[in-house]
Amino acid sequence: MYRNDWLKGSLRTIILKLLSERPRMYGYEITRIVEGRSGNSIRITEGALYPALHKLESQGYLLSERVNVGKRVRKYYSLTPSGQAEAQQNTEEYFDFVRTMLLLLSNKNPAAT
Amino acid sequence: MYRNDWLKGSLRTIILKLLSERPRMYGYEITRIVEGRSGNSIRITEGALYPALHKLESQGYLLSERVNVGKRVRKYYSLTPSGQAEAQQNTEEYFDFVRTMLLLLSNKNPAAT
DNA sequence: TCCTATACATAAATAAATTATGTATAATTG
DNA sequence: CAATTATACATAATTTATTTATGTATAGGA
Repeated sequence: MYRNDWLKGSLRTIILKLLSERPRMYGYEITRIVEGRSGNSIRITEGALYPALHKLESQGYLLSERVNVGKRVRKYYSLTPSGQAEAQQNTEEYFDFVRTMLLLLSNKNPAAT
Repeated sequence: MYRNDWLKGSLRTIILKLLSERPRMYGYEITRIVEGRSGNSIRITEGALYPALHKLESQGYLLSERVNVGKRVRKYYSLTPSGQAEAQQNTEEYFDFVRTMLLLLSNKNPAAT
């Protein structure tokens, strides 16, 4: 688990990217996938996840559908066309940001400013 | 310029890493270096920078020294031994975090969870 | 002379997270 | 079979790092 707050601001990016890989996902599923792929080093809290999903939906990037599973209800989310475009652009931009950060933090030669 | 909030939480990391490369730096200098190395894509605002520096100092990671330059005053910061250890560990952990994020966001095969 | 750059600082507002709490069903384990 | 853990949603209160705005002051260039 990363103590630090590096994850802040990237939850939106994670949600959009994961949804771009599959036709639909539900909240709890997202937390499982993230934990799995990150080897438990990234854990999304519910208090962050659900408001983030609601916001993306209210902004028109996601749409939701309630599905009964036994006596429980799952809320599946999928990307709208606008969400698909945003997901793709956002992911690319994130990679670009990471490249920049690595450049910034990898400089071994201070003389090069 | 990255609109998004990916930078949130990494200002501390940036400060510690840059200071680990040089014996000392002052605040304004840090903003210049970051802009330079990032090709103007990362810009640190003063309202974030100075409180961050003060906090790191209050936590014992930095120490400061005021230096007169003409009639103006620069406040140079340097890493304490504890700050050096923290800088090194923090930077390594950040790289690890980035690796994890890239893994998480690079998956092309949803079946692999 | 005026604008921009340098150089610090802080206060108010914003926004995204954490923490805590709540509800309820399903499955597992002792 | 009882108790715990997992599944599955949600929201309210709090925290905290940021942005935005404001302030002060010197230096340099157009």
